[in-house]
Amino acid sequence: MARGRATLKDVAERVGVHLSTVSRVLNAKPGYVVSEEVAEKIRTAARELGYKTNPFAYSLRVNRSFTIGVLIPDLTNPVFPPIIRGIERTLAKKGYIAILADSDNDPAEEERILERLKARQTDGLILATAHRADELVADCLEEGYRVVLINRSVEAAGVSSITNDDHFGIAQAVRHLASLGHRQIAHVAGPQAISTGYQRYLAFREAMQAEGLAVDDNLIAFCDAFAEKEGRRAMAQILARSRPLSAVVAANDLLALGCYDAIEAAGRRCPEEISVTGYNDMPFADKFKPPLTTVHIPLFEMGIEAAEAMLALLDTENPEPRQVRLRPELVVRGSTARAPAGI
Amino acid sequence: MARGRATLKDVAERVGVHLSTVSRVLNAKPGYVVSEEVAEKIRTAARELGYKTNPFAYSLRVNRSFTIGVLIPDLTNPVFPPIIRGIERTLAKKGYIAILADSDNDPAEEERILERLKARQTDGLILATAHRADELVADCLEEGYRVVLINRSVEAAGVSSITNDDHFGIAQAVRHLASLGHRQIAHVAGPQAISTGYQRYLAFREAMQAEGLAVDDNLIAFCDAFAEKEGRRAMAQILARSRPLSAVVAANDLLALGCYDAIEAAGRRCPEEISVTGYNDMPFADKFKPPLTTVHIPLFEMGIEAAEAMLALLDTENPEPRQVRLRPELVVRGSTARAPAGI
DNA sequence: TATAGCTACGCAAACCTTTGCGTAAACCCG
DNA sequence: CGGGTTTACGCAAAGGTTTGCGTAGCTATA
Repeated sequence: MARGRATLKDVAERVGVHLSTVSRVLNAKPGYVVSEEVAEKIRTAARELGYKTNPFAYSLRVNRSFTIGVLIPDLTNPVFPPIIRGIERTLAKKGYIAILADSDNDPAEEERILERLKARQTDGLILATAHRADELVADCLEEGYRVVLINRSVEAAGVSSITNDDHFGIAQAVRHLASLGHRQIAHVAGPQAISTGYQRYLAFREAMQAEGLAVDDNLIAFCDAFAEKEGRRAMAQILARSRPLSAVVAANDLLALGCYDAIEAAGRRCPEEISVTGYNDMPFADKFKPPLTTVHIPLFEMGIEAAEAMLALLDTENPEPRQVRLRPELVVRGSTARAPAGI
Repeated sequence: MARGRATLKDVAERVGVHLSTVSRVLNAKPGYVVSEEVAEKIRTAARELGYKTNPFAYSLRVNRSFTIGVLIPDLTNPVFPPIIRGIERTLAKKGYIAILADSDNDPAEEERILERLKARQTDGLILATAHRADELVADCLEEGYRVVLINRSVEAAGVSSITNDDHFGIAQAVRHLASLGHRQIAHVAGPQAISTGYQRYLAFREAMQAEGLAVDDNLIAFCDAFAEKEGRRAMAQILARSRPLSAVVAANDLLALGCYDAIEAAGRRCPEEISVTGYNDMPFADKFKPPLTTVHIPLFEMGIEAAEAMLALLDTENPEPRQVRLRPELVVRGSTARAPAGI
């Protein structure tokens, strides 16, 4: 509420000057001078009256909201909270705030949310929802919005993005499994319409070859979403094909969790019979049963980077897209073990 | 950006009427009539020009931001994302948006954030950070802000709050343990400055008596925060006292996770030697090692209720505080087992 | 002593909307 | 046909800020 907040006019009247003078004193722009005597009077009056600049009037005047829309595909995925925290913190340092929205992986909802955010005159958009060929992103760019993509990227160039090196990460996972003696390695792939799902799939094939291992398409299944349920379905599908396998690399942690379920449901054991790797190192990954071997990516830092990229975009008139790719790192836990003999 | 958006004036000029007429047509208030002919022309012109009402000017005029501040103590606690999702969804239906802020359990930061939110003229505040005697909350109320508390409540009356029945929930947990033959039950209590921590502690004592069990103060330890680390510390402390015990009820899931660690570090086993219960049924509680027996509370629904309570407050001039207490439910999983014999 | 140049501040427009009030024209009724 | 009511719309203020421009008084220079 804060009804009846003091305005520039109020403090101007109190001091006996014009409100424009008050404005300039309080904003202290170069090129405009006012006697220190008057300035001091104005400052104390402002303090006494508890003057706070009215954000509506200010925004109306400068045509900026100092608000950034943050669009997340699934807030309940523990990967995102650290990212969001990073975003929010660094945005706050510059006087910006984050408006959070969660599309729940629904493209239609996503579009509605974007409409709302645009209607609100957000100064920029941080999107974690991008598809590889995302028209929504293209539209935003075309309309002149500042956009930075996080985690996922789009194929079209010219967008700022903060991602991790999927190829490097997957290669580490595969190498780890190979070094444990695994030769029949399955892949529970993410949605191919999303950059991470696609790149990790490509990376899996490459890494297998690099290790001199054959990739068997029967040991690959694709998921429609990065969700536990899909991971379970895909893993069950692979298991049902009755090919020998001793390990599976899942395209992310949620899928890996689904793999756990499917493996247990099939009466197999992880890691004794089947090793599992995830991706993201989401919070609590170390608490699972078994603790998940996964590829760690610096979530909090990604949030910071995204916010900084956004602030950079906001600063300049003709924004240069900035692409940051962070290095992931394998963290070995209990879901991977030596390949069982005789497989 | 959206530079050069069409304004009321633009569409007025296009049609050849005054902009006030356009405003009334587009807003369609009763008590003001305009011929259907003109109205139709205005509507199509508005559509063609892509008119969207300027939120800054609108807010300035009506002195409302249609923005609700949501303050969370720890975003990385998986309890909150479902709550936030519930809040955001139901707020969106009425044209409100949520500004999310995360205090990271830091009271000073909390104060800073509240300052920022107030400066932004948020129409209301949903707080998940309340302490039992919270001056910040009292201040907000006094300043006329609409406030609804979620999860935690304050001792002072007159605040809207959405909570769960801590006594009922804890009683269920204790009864469950008692029915499994446990008699020496420990309690890893939450911060006593927070309603949930305090009430669950009280509830624990009551429930023990109700089951005819003695409560041994040596089997109780207090945590300074609802964090895994604290849970580990507290549980280790209890274990170090070398009293016989076969179960522990933790004041929330994160603390329970800490108990897991301490139990393992002490070379004991859960649930074979020591049963553990949590509280909240946070996402992935069923994936832990072992799957956590805990008290489920309807997180998503709490978010919805909180948002609805806020919308109700916003509607009326003299807001009647609404207090909702949701019923929790024990969900039994793998972290509780029959008490070992001979203890 | 003019003139130019500062200094220190005021004036008013602009941003865009909502809304109370005013006012023509059209209508109704007796 | 004259008076009053209704219909349909315009006018302008108000909300609070920023900012280009104007200006009165003073000082320094020629």
